[in-house]
Amino acid sequence: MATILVSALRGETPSNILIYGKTGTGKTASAKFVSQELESTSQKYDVPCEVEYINCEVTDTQYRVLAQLANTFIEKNQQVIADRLDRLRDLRSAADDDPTTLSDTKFSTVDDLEAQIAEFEADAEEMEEVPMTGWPTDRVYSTFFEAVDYHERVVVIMLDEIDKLVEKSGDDTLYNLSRMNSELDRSRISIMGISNDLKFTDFLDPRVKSSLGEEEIVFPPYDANQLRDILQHRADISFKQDALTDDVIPLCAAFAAQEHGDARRALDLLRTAGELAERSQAEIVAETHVRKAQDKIELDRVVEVVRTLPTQSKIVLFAVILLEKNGVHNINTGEVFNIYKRLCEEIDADVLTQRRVTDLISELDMLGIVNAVVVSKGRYGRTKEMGLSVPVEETEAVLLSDSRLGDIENAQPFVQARFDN
DNA sequence: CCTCCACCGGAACGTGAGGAGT
DNA sequence: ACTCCTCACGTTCCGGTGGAGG
Repeated sequence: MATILVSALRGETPSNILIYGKTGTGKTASAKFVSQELESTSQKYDVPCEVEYINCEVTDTQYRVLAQLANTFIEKNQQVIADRLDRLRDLRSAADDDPTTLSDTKFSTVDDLEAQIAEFEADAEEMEEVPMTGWPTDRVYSTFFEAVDYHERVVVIMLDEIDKLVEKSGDDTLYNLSRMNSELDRSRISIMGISNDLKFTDFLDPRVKSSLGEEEIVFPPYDANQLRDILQHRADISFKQDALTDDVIPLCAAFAAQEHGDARRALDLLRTAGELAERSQAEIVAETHVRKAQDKIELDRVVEVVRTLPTQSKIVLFAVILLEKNGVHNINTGEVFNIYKRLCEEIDADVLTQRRVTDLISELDMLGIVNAVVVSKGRYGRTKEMGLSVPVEETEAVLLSDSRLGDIENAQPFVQARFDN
């Protein structure tokens, strides 16, 4: 990355870079580090070079990306102008005292100086911040354009999670940005895209694809050994000596390596294990704490997923839980749908069709909350058989904490009714 | 070997919310 | 304030199907 970006220090345009890699492989961290180095080095050698970081998961439309860029550059320009004005005004007052001071500068007369000051003041006046909404996109675009081109510099735009941007608002933004260079007079722009998805360029316009992917860097997932090194390094800083038993770090590394080498996950695991050990007032962190941490993280994930489920999905899931609690195994769609209908009537919710409910069940399956298999029972039809793949009690508690499902006091009668029928 | 259950899952369409453009 | 467009969520309709039991 650094070898590609150094050309910025020579005032050339660096190639556009695309960085691929799964979550937790250090893409963002590396990119941010390199850009920091780049900016500080450029300051040392007095080469105007700036890096702008944008997280496209947060800023996910063309308008917002452009507006954010435009505004940061406008702000920077105003800073630059303010600095220049300060210096000129100092010069001005010095010239009033002693007109000869001007002879060292490019201004031959006080009038020249004043003209320059007036010009800068006009520039500052002209720069208008882009509002959060309301402008046509092309106006935002040209504002950004002028802001960047206000003085000479090399700009690296870092688009994190670029795949999200393309997914949500198409490749227009990238297309516009990538062809800006041909129209800029003073400045140069280079784009650095960071993507989780290796295949996201498939959806791009071929022109964008080729200009954006001038250089491609792939971050492979960490293997267990590398994870161990990372963990060891952090553990040395954050834990007292001998606070960890020998198998803690290898175990964390192994768990995380199974989850496609996510370093963030590995560090979470180690931290959670430490917290659990602390809470149970253990002297040292042992293997059991890591296993508990693994369970806890998994449970937290499930709780979060279940909590944010749409109401209809929650009702369906609740139906599955009721059946499961009554010792029904190999629950099939028909049973779920019957209970679901009763639940809906009880809490006064819309009743969806069975067709839709099967889709909801499939979604729950994809989320790993239930697991459903299509089986044929010969004469007795063909259906999805499913079972819960998360802890019953905890999940039920999460569901009942929903304001709409909380009304269901004692739901046993629903399942009983099924057997009576 | 055939039948027929009880649902699966694709296709086309309807609807309302929210964003973009004017 | 308006239209147009997209998108998620649902519905209706319906052809498809694995295999127990006749």
